[in-house]
Formats: sequence, C-alpha cells, structure tokens
Amino acid sequence: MFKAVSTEVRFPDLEQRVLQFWKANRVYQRTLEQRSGGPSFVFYEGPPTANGMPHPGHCLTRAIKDLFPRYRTMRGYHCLRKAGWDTHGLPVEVEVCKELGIHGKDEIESYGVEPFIQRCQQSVWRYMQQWEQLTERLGFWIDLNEAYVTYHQSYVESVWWSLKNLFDRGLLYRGYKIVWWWAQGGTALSSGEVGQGYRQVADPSVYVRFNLVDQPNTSLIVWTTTPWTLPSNQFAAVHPDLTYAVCDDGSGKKLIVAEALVATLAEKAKLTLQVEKTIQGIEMIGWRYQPPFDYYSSKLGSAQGTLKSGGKEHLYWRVVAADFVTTDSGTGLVHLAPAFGEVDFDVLIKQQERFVSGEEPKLICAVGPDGKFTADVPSLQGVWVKDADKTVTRSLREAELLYHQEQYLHDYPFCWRADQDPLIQYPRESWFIKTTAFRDAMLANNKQIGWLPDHIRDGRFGNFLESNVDWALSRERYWGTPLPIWVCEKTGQMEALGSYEELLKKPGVEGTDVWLKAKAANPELVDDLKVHKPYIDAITYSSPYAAGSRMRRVSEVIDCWYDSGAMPFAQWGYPHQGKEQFAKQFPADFISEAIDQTRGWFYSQLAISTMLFGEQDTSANAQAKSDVPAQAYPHPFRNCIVLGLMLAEWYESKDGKRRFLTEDEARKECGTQYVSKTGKMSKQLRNYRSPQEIFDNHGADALRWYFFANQAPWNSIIYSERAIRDSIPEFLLRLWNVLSFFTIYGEIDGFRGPGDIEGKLDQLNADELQRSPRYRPVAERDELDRWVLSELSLASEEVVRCMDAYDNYGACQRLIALVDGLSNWYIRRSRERFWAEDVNGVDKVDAYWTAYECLVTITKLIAPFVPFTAEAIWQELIRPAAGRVRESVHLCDYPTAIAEYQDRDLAVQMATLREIASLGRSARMDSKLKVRQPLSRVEVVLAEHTHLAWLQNHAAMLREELNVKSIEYPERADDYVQYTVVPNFRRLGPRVGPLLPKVKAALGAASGAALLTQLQETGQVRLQLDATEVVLDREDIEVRLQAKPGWAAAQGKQCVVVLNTELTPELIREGLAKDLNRVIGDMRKKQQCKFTDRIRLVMVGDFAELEQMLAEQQASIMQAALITEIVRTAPASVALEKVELGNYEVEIGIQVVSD
RNA sequence: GCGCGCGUAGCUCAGUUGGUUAGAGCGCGUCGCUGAUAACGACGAGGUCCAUGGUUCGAAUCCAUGCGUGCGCACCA
Repeated sequence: MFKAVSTEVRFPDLEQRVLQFWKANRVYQRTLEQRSGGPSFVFYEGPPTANGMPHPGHCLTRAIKDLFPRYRTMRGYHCLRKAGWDTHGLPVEVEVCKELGIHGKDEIESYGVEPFIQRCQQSVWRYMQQWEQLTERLGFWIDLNEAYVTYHQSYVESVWWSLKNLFDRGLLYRGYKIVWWWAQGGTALSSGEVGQGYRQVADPSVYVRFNLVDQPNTSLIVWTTTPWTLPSNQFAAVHPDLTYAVCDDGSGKKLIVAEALVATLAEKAKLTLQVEKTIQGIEMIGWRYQPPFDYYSSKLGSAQGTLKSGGKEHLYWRVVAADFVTTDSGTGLVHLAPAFGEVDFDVLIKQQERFVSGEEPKLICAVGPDGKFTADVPSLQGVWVKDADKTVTRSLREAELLYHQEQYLHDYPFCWRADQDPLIQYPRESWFIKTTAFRDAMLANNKQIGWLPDHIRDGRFGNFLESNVDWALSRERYWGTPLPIWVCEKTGQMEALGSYEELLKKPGVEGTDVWLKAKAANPELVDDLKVHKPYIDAITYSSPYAAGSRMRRVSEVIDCWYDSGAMPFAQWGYPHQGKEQFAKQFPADFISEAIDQTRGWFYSQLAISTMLFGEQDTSANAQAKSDVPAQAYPHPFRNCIVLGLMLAEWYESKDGKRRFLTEDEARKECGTQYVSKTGKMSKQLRNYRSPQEIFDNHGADALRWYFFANQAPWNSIIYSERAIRDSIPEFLLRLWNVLSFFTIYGEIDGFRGPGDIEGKLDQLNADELQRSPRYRPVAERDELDRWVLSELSLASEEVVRCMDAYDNYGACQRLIALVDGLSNWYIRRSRERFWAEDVNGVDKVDAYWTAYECLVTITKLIAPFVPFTAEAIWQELIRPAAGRVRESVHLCDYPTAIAEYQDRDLAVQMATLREIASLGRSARMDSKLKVRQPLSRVEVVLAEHTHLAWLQNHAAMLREELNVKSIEYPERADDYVQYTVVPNFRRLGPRVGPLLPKVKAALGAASGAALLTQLQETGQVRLQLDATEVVLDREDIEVRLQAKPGWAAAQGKQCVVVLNTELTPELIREGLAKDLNRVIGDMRKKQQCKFTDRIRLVMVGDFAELEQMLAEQQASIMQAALITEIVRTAPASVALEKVELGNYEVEIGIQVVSD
C-alpha cells in the first residue's frame, strides 16, 4: 500500500535519512558491483589539497564530478571513482611556517628539515575531516578509502619512473632561468604566486646617458625603472626598423632617442631638442658605449671574442637589435641587464650563440641571491637592491649621466605572503623539461579532446600550448617529490633513478641508516617519508664514472603540478605495480575542473601524457621509451568540462563598513542604505556562507539542482543563497507535490500499484507494470494519459541525448518542462478522475497507473542530479512492492525512450490546446470575467487547420478548462479577425532571394482574406512581380491573425480566441454555485476535515436568486463537497460565517456528520 | 599591453546552421484558482539585444572597429 506523503517536506532531514540508508545498505558499493561486467567509463579525480578548508567552489566541481559518473553507472557502465589528494608544495610549507612562526629558508634550515617535513606531512591532513564530510554530505560518491596520495611512496616512485624516462631520453636538462625571486625567503615563486602579488607602486624612473665611445659628446638616452640594475648593464637595444634622431640639447651635447619621442623627452627635461639628423636603428647596431658604472668595464671594457661567422667583436656594451623595443614609453633605447630580466636574458643567449664556444659574453650580475650587492660593487656592497636606487641615481647625477628623473606608477609584484618584500627577477640554475619538443604533439593531442565549451581547445588552452616554453620543473624547497637525479661529485655525470629499490641496489650504497634511525626513534613516522628529504638526500652510492667518487642527489624537489599531472598512471603506482588497472583506466572519458586549471592540471596531464605515451616521439633518444605503450590521441582525457568560476553575492552598507549575507539582514540594519555586490569569494571578506549552512538550511539537492539547472556549467555562477533556495519550489517541491497528491489518493483508494503484480519484479519498467491485471495497454487509455506518457518518453530520449553530450543544462531544462507538464497539466486535468466515486473504474485506475509510471520513470531520470530526493521518492513508490524490487533507485537502469509511447502529433496538438486555454483565460482577464463564471460560448479562430478535427474532438476538455458551454472553430471569422499573409522566409529566402521584399510587399498589399480564399480553392497563390511570376504553395506562406478591436479576444501565434461575454441569469446562478463550492471547500480545510469526512451544510440568509440556484445545482454541490444535507436554520452548535456569493451575503457553517 | 570569454528585461541567464512578433526564472504589479494549498495559474509593466560600420533579400546571431567587463598571461626594460 502507498502511504500518504505530506507536502510539508524538510529536504535536509530527508537527506540525512537517505545518507543513513545508503550507508546501511552499501548502495554505492553495490552500484559498482552490479556494473562490474559492464563497459568502463573512466573518470579521473583532480586531486584537491586538503590543507585548506573546502569552499563553495569545491561543491560545484564535486557536484559535476558526481553527476556524470552516476549517470553513466545507471546507463550500465562500470565507473571507478578513485579519490585523490594533492599533498606537496609551497602552500603546505607556508602553513607550517605560519604555525611555527618562522619565515624564510634560513629559519627552516635552523629549525631542521627533518622535523619540518614531518610537520608538513601531518599538516596535509588538517582539514581532511571537513573534506570527507562535505564530500559525503553533497552526495559525491567516490572511493575515499582508496584515495591516491601524492606523497605516498608508490606515487613518488611512479613520478620518479616518468622522470627517469624523460631524463634518459634527453628531455630533462639543467639550465639557467630568470625567475621571480623572493630574496628574503630565498626562493623562486611560481607564476601563479607572482600573479597574486602585483600592486601599483611608484618607482623612481631614470633617463640615463650612455656615452658613445666612437662619437665624442654624443650619448644614447635609455630609460629604466630599476636604477639598481644599471651596474649590471651589458647591452643597449634598439629596434632595427625604428628611426632614431640625433639631437642637440642646446649645450653642445648631442643625444640619441627614437624620433617619435623627441618632443616628449624635450618636454620632460624642459629642453629644446634640435634634431640634427635621423638614422635607422639597424645602422646603430654594433656601436659601442661607455656603461654608466665602470665596476666591470674597467676590466672587460675592451674584451673581444671570436665570432662563429669569423672575425672578432667586442663582448659587452654595444648596441644590439631587439624586436621587443617600442616607442610606447621610455626612449626607444633599452638598457639590458640580462641578470634581471627575462627578455634581457634571451638577448644574452642569442649573443652568446654568435660567438665560438668559450669566448662568448658572460652574464654580469652584481647582486647576490640575498638581493644585496656583492663585492663586485664595493661602494654598494651589502646594500639591498631597492635601497640602492637612490645612491645609484645620485652617482649618475654627479657623473652628469642623468638626463631626467621622475616617479613612475606601475604594477610591480611583491611576495604574496610577505607583502612588503618586492620580488626581483634573478637568474637561478634550474631543471627543465623540454616540453617545447612536444609542442606539435601536444597540439595534435589537444585537437582530439572534447572540450566543453569547445572554444577552450583553440582558444585559451590552444594558445597556451602554442606559446609553450620548457617546463621549469625544479623547486629549491623541502616538501615535494625529490628530483631523482644523482650526480657524480667528481665528474658531474648524472643518473636518474626510477625507484627506491633501484637506489638500494646501487653499488656501495650508504646513508640508508639515517631513515632507519629516525624510524627507530619514532616508530610513528609514516614509511612514505623515507623517499623524501632529508632522508633521501642522505643516500649516496659509488660513482661508476670515477673511482672513489660518490653519487649524490641534487637538492631540488619538483613542481607539485607535475605530481598531479602524473596521476593517470601514478595513482596506480604504475609501472612498478598496477599495470592492469592502468591499462583499463587510461585514458579518462571524463574529467572536470574550473577554468583556473587550464594552465594547471589540464596542462600538466596533457604534457606528461603526451611526452610519455604520445603517438610520435620527437625526442633524441626514443628507444628509451620502448617499455611504454604508445596511445592514440586523445589522452589522458577524452572529455573535459571546464567550469566557470564561482562568485559570491553579498550586501554592504553604503559606507562599505558592514557586510551582510542576505538582503534581509542588510535591510534590517541599514534601511535602504545598502548596496548589493557580486565578486570573488574571499576568506577575508567572509562574503559567502559555508556549504554546511546551505546543506543544513536548504539541502544538498537544492544546491546541486541550482548548479546543474541554472546555466551552462562554463559560465561563472553566483553562489547566492536566495537563488539556491528559489531552486527548490520550481522543481523539487513541485515534483514532491505530485508524489504527495498521488500517495494521498492512492492510499484513500487503496490503489495497490505494483503490489498486485504476480511473480518477479525488478525495477518497475513498463514491461513489468503491464503484468498487473489492472494495467491497461497505453493505447487504450485516455488521450491525456497517452499524452503525458508520450512526453515522458520524448523527455527520456532528449535527456539521454543531452547527458551523452555532457550537457547537464539542456537535460535539466527538459526535466523541468516534463515535471511542469505532469504537475500543471496532467495531474490538474486529471484530478476529477482521481476523485471519481468508483474505486475500480477503469478510467480512474488508468490515471493511477499513468501517474505511477511517470513518477517511477522521472525518479530514475532525476536520480543522478538530485540523488537524495530521488531516493526518497523511490522508497515511497516501491512501498507496495518493497522487498521485491531494486532497493535503491541508484541501482536501476536509466530510462530510455519507449517508441510506442511517442506521439509527436499529439504533443503539438496538446500544446495548441494549452495555448488556446491560456488565451481564453487572457481574454477573460481583459473582460474581468473570472474563470468561475461560466460563459455560453467561445470561438477559436485558427490560422492553420491541420489539427482542427482533433481540437473539435477535445472540446470537452477545453470547455471545462475555460468554463464555457460551447466551443466553436469557425473556418473564417472575418468579423473578429484580420488576416495577414506573410512569406515563409526560411523557405523562400534561398529560392527567390532578392525578390523576397517584393513578395512580402505584394502579399501585404493584397487582401488577406482574398489570398486565403485563393489558396483554399486552388492550393496556390500567384504573384506577378514586374517581369516574373512567383507561385507560392501552402508551405510558402504563413497566415497571421489579428483580433479586430472591440471583441473580448486574445491573440496568440496560431490563433485568436473570442469570448461571448453575454451572461444569462442561468449562467450567473451556475457561477454562484461554483462560488459556493469554493467557500465550502475553504471551510472544510479551515476546520481540518479529513478528505473523506461527510458534512452537513448550514446556510442562513436572504436567498431570492440563491434559492433557485440551490434548486438547480443542489445535487452537484452536495456531491462535490461530500454534503449529506443542507439545513436552512442554524442549530446553536454550528458556528456561522458571513460570506459573499456574487452580490449576495449569506451565513454559512458546516458540521461533520458521523457515519 | 597580449590572449580568451562575455555584453539580451530591475536581477540571473536561454536564444539551435542568419528567417522578420527576442524568451525563461526570480523580483515587481494586477487578478485568478483552491481538499497537491507555506503550493499553483493567468495577465501586465519592463528591451536602441553595448556602439558604429559592413556582408545579406533578411543580423541578437556572421565580419570589422571601438567601448565596457571578467579571467588568464605578461609587465613596460
């Protein structure tokens, strides 16, 4: 038996019960077991880092990551969902430093690397519980117990294996790199970190004279905002195509700047610059100049080297060509200090390549890694670079080399965690992966990936790949995967190792005792630490390259993005173990993260996979790859949904001092003095609610549905509590109300549903339901039943099509329309059938079965989207057959189309009928005739008569819906309606092209009614346009209607509905009866009558007109409201209420009669 | 600065290969319905589809330029 389900549902409570149910019955595990023989759907979890609190953005990614695996599982696929955690990296170290109150590498070293990394390892799990709780509460089904963890030994060794592979193929090399350097902390920062720290500052900007060696009294003017780099100057750059001007400044000194900037520079220095002649940049190349400081030039000023092309050239302080020189700012001449600028450094590399080996210019660098000047510059030794700006400027002025000085406002990066520390660009030795060798391969791979939205492929991601630079892999830090390269201390020869075991097998291994001692001293230490610093650093072995020499590991760890990008194989420990799993679970069918991962996880995965498993190998040492299977593109993921970023919505007092999360609070506190804001979510601003609060107040399904159904997932989405709350009534609650309606009457009527089906039941598909003795063939049922089942099938088909294309938004739109049709048309139109007296009436039972089948199917359809609500509804629906069907909706197969149910004509017909009903109500509204007042007649004028016969057959439904006595469909209604004939543009456009405006004009000019007659009689319309005759058939034109003024009419696209507004006394009395019925219904409800209670109606007052109404309508009133008798005098026991019926006032009361 | 995305109703967003009356939800207003009822329905107001130019018989849609905005990259030597 069904049990009446209350409309008052609290989703958060319901969800808690569902969670318990899932746990108690191992539902998730069983969904996997059940599909173990099915085809694989491979999903990869992009590992979050658990050392920060999860926030609403993570809910979005986790919801999407849950949706498609659930869907595919119901479609029969076996979808493993291995969780993962990203555990290495600077953020972890920073957290630990904060905790310890220390700052910078020196302090870490003095604290001790060993205890430091032990703390890092523990810190990684700090918010683990919150993460697991959020994951579970959101309904994200994933195997947390078997999560991969990037610091685990097996994971690290997988990464090592891949690095050894790259190293052996010559793809891992050591080089210099200009990095953003945090001098106080002694570390380079990743571009992401640098990006966080930009802010606007005013820096001194100086225009400096570089005196030319071979042209007395003439100088180049260069500009810089970093005066402290001038002592390290090596070159001056010009653009070869720019025109430069030699000017006289009035004092006899000559200076050279870009011609375009002469006026600007004259104004700056308040000088008159007389242009003497102009010269092309290309002609200046090779000119030598005197650098502003002679710390290096005193020794190297005349140094020369041999060119590869023959001949000799001075190594330093000459003019070179560079394409990046512009006249947007500065002077068109650029000071180059290769040590402190990436582009400057590239110029040096190019210069070095021109000279024979050993004679090239070297890097000049007057600053140490601590950001202070070295002994190379005695007058500034030990001075912090930014503090040197003033001194440098003063010296320039004294040497009469300063042309002009001013403040310059620009954005400059500071350390994101020590915001007083400016970053400097600085050369560091670094390990690189030669990703540039795989640029084309990565592009080819990328081409095959199914990106959503697809502009990512050629847009953001494609562009990023196009401009690929070698991956700077190493980090001079502590907590990360150690770079597995050992160097011979004598010869510098290097070897990469692919596992810990391989290391232990090396000859003459020493240093393993460091770990053993640590472990002995503290048995709690996790074994995974032995492959980390400092234990791994302690292990050395005999060099095969020089007798007596040791092999020692380089000190660096690697970029943690490499860790995450290696997860397709490292999650299984491949290839040291897990070969089978890897073979089955590669590549992924589906991944999803937010757009910020474009250069993060999306790239690191693609790059590593392309290099290791790519189709073609462009590297020098390809055979080293032979143990790895090559894979056809795309890999390692086939489809990727790139999510938009999540924004916060909050309210602020107008002075910006107070923030509120809801508008109500803001209004309460500030009256009207508040503004609404949207922007980035910020921990500091506390401008968003914790996900937990949303779960507690509105439920996880509300949040999920809001994410899935409100916009395409790649749009940015506002995390708005109001919007989340609003998503409940429009879908979840509406569906719940249908369930409630169904179960209330199902219980009253004793409808047994699947309970009366004999034999084996499984998942209540149509073929099972039809075994019920009372389930009649759909074709024999009422048209409304066939309509809603057709909608059900069409929707199933469409939802499957959308979901197969990863279009959750489209799927949700279709589901909303389906539930709306069920609730607001099917159930509403069928209520009388459910209320029918005869419990076993065929029509009534049909209605039950139809509604039941819809509910069962919809529950399955929505299960991946709102798993909690779906489960709760399922449990109610299976109640009569509990124990005989699948225990959970999530164990069912996903519904697909049932071809026999589909009737596209009927769908169009019903839509037309619904439109007519809507227009009828609209016309009533205009004439102020409420729906309860019956009318004698409406006329419906159709533009197009295809469905006329059908509509005529359904007059009854419309009569009821519109509360009218008769409906007529006049063929022509020239009295009410004006016909306009317009061409069918889509059809005629290609055929008549430029003539189309004339066709339109000709059709417009002719009488619409006449054209229509012509069309009806001959089947075509002939138009004479200038020289050509155009023949139009029925399909070529479209008839539009317009209601003529003066009628109670409403007009839609397809038809006009005209009301007869004449009211007879009889109609008015009928209206009164309907009013009375409503009043009684209200009273029943107010007095909390049971649905089945019979009542006595007491009605006192001056009747007159009402008397006749009662006489006519008594039977129907009594039946509708379960009235046993109508009493005209009031017994004392009944409370009376004054009510208005039409223009009459009466007193009415009701009293429940016992049986 | 470069790249990518976005600009449609008060707000949040749809808008299918270009087709002539641009839609939805929320909010607002009016009205209605009433034993699914803290739900539901109808109607209304509200739009120079960012601007300009172009292609076309026809542009919210395609192209160009500009403006605004978000994100990413880079950073002015």
